[in-house]
Amino acid sequence: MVYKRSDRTEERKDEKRKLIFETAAQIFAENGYHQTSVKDITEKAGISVGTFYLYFKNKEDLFEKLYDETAQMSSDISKYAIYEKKSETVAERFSRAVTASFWTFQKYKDLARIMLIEAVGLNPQFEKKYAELMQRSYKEMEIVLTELKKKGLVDIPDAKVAAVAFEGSCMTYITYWLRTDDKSDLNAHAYSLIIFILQALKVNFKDEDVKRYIKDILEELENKKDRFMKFR
Amino acid sequence: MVYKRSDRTEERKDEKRKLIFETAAQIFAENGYHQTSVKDITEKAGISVGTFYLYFKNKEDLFEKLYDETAQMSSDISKYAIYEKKSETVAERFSRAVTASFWTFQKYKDLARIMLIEAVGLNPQFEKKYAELMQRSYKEMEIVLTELKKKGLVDIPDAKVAAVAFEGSCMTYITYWLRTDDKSDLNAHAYSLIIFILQALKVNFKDEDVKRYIKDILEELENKKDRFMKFR
Amino acid sequence: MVYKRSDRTEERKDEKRKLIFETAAQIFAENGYHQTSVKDITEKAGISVGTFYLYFKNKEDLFEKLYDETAQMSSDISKYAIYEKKSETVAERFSRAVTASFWTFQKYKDLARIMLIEAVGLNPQFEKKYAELMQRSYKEMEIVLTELKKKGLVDIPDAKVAAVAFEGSCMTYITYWLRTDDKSDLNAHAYSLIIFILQALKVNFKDEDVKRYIKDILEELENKKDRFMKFR
Amino acid sequence: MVYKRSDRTEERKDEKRKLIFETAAQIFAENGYHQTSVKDITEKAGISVGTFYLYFKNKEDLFEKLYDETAQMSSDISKYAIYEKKSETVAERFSRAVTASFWTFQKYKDLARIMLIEAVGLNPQFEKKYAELMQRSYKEMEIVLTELKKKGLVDIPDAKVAAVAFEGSCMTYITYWLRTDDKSDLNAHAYSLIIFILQALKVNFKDEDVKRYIKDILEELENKKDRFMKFR
DNA sequence: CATGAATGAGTCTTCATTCAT
DNA sequence: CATGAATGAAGACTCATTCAT
Repeated sequence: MVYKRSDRTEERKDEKRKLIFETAAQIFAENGYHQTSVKDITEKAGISVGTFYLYFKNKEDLFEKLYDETAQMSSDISKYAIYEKKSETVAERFSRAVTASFWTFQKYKDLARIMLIEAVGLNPQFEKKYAELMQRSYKEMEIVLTELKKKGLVDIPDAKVAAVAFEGSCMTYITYWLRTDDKSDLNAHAYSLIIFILQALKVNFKDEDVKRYIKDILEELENKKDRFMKFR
Repeated sequence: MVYKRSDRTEERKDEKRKLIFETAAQIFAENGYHQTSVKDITEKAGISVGTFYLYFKNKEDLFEKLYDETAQMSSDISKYAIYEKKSETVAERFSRAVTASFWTFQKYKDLARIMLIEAVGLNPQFEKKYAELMQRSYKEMEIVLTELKKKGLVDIPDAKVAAVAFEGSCMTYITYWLRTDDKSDLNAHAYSLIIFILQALKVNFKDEDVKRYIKDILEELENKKDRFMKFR
Repeated sequence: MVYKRSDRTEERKDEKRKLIFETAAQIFAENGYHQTSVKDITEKAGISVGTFYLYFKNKEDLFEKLYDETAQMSSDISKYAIYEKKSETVAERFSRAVTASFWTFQKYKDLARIMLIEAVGLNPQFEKKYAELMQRSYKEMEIVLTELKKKGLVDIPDAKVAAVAFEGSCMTYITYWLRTDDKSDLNAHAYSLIIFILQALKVNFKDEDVKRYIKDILEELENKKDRFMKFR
Repeated sequence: MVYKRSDRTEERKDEKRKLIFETAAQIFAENGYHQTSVKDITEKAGISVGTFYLYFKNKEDLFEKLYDETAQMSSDISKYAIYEKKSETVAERFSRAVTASFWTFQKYKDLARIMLIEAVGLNPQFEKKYAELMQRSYKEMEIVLTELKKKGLVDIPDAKVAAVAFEGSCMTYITYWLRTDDKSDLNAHAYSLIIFILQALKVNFKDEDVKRYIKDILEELENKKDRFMKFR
């Protein structure tokens, strides 16, 4: 009996946290971090300011948690795309990875803005965190590329440069795509970008294979949606 | 007599404007736009708040002017690199363009941060301006790539996607480079990135040519420094 | 439980609003609108600046509300004096009206200053509002005088001119009276002014009646004080 | 020779002073004292701020001088109207005085605003000066009325009250008139107001005489314009 | 005499955060 | 747990006045 109540309480707590999370994500995406006041969030969420501070240490803490969770989610999806199914070719591996990014940010447009725009010049403290995350992501890619280079599966003069350029072209294009085109035609956009990247890395691939890889991973992700969606 | 005085006065005004500009650039770069108060700028510049408002309408106006002038300068240098010397090969053209970007942002590290980081999520009004500038830059590149594709000099499925990915990989890498490595070894970094891009576009090139292109444009820019450096 | 708290809270809010109102009225009266800073008001009221902006949009908003409420109160009292008791003679009607003005501004000396002095040349926006209120008041008096002129109860060449001159002599004298004499001897002052006006309008009257009219309305107003006093 | 130059210099000084005076009068009238900056005045006058402070101690000093000179001019005209020609009747005396006020403020609409609107709630120091001037003016009128009352030429219970009410009705009406009607039909307006006042004071008069008095003094003033117009 | 760039105290206003209820 | 009134530090901006040229 006691347990039950506690559980329900826990549940409620989680619900409110989620509510704040999602509301904040939306407002941050609409107006930007600095143009969003705590009151804006609480009013839209239908709670009091006091309650806000019951769930988050402060405004920055909320943003950080939002960022972390988004990053985690994005990373999870990415990991799934790359590791869940042993890719048969390098082209498949990268096709799945890039397409997964498209899918993620399309599904969570608000969060894309938070990850790729708001987080960028927030403040020196957060900057560091952001930079570290980027570093880590570049590093991971660098390791992969170094490995593949050794095996002769990619041909690039510098794995680090290629890693950053890879991620940069991806993120920049997705940002651009979300800003203009209304998330339509994901397939076509992903395809063109993947070709750009595969060519850049001098990976062997066949066009029709790439198209199939994209189709496959998109289907998989749609089916396993619930597994990744922590909120919203 | 009156003329002389007026001239000297005008000169001093220009100098002060420059002083504010450079001071602001530095502090914005260090602490970020929102973490920088007008007082921070004036104190570091050794002037009074009143004087600040004599030269700029407000803080945002200063930032916008800083951004515009940086963008202009960057664009000038880029144009020089591409058009001043009729490039003999596509590889030369892109090598010169990319290297010029490296050179510019290395010379004006503060401003690079302002252009590439601070400007990103500033506020809805500026956001629009920033987006438009990006659009324009992508569009220009798209036109170039479309042309070259017709001539069979590049091989990409979609000129627009390639254009954005090109610029994205460039800017992301330069940002990364400036954040970590202290602008050393520009040559090596530029080289690797150029290869990445030339491969992505399937442009024909020879390694040693690329290296020469880089060396040449860097030399030219160093010689013509004064022509581009509006401030600092 | 929630209700009670909410009620008490509402009550306290009203009290605080009143507190700011009254404090502001006093300081505006003492030092003038432009010489009064928001800090002056909050310090004297013993609240923080933030609290001020919780109750009023800004300094001008406070002034405007103060003005409006004062105008309303003054108008209410005036209406009471004129319409509550069907006056038997024109002399009685005007005696009651003029005396009511004296009584009002004597009771709310601070607000009199705000209505008659501070509001005058405040700023173009408020100027318009002020002018409109005056216009309306003149217009009302003009209608009354036109009516009475038709009935042969007043004798004046131009009802509009008489209306403005009537109000002007009243307000000017009350202002003068408040500035010098410390609100003593209201009866005598009101009497002399009423005679001036009744003569100007060529209204028939008997001295002793006028004296009685004044006495009566003053008594009535003192008894019904609570009905009119919105604050202070 | 030295004299001549000095004279010319003096003349120039006076001219510039006048220029500032007139420009200020106009801007104060348009936008109000507090909404007018020293820069506004100097820019419109085509001089530098420095020059402004060469001729006036500060902004308030300018206003005060403007006020004083206006008051002096108004007083001069008033005195001329009353004393230059020995009035044959009380009605003539007051007709001339009131009409002169109309004429003055019509001629100097800017200054009317400064005298009657801007001066009112300026600041505690000026307030005192303004009050004193009013007192003096009321006092003078009171003396006149007391005299006439003794002689049985006016019939009022209290000379002081009548004096203030007299001035108040006059000034209020002129203010109203200037605000609405574009100074047209001075004759008709003056006539109605004079009747109001003469009736209030129970002065004997004939309508056609009053009309003649008005006509006469207006003619005289137009002819002697140059004698009174210190500026503008 | 004239200039106008420079000054900086003074104001308004916002908003993240706290805490009594 | 929830509330939202209260806080006050912090920041943007203005403008009367000065003074070196």
